[in-house]
Amino acid sequence: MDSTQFFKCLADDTRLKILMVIQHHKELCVGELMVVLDDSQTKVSRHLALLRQCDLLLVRRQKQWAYYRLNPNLASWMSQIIKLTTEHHAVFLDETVGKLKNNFGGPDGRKNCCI
Amino acid sequence: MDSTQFFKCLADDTRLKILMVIQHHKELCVGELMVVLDDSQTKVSRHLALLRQCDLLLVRRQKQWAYYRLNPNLASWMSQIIKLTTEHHAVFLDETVGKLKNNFGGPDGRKNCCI
DNA sequence: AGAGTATATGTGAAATTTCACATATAACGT
DNA sequence: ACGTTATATGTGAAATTTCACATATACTCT
Repeated sequence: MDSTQFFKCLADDTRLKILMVIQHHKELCVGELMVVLDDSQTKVSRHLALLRQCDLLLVRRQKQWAYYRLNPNLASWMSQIIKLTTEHHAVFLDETVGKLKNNFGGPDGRKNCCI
Repeated sequence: MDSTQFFKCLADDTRLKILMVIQHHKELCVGELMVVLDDSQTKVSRHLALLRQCDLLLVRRQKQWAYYRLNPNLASWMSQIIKLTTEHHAVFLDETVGKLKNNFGGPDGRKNCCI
């Protein structure tokens, strides 16, 4: 992937949030991303597919869920940029912790996908 | 400017090169950028206008020339990203030195704009 | 004043991106 | 087997971006 392509991946609100949230939480499934971003399944899946095709994300499928994580073999300057950007959005990312807890973490632990 | 807007600025081949070349050479005028990028005046000017409107670049007009430089007051994470990206493209940037010399630096010093 | 050079911008066509709706696939629980 | 849940993708419309051509502005030189 060339540099321009890389920045095109970051140049969309949904995709940028996806990358930052995944960088922050390590690994998330589509349902969690929908909640965190407050977006439709179709929209989230579509952008995930693009990030996967560009090798920024990897999927791990388990049961009926698809767990996305950053590709650990990303060029180092690219991961540095994702890291820098994520650090700059600490406030947004802190909010996502609450959203995940409210929707997936009942008193008896997570009620859905992400174990 | 929001983060997505910032990345949109970098998500175009011409604009990304403009930013890297200016980061490398500190300050360049439109004619020099046309030579380095091998692109039309219209195209270069158009992208420069966009980068100016987004506050990534500042212009200094002197005589008939317009000298562009990075905005020194850019958010630090943004300048870090531009710097990182520029460093990653060292080969491309080294080539630009020769292009500038061939076109603007005769034996009697620079023959055109940039003094 | 008139010709030439450097840069900026109006405008519409072409290319690209984004989105929503419908549908497909796969795994699950009963 | 059937209904439900989680995720993916085909498709066309709408929005956005990019570009080229023409033109405008400003400055220089003679």
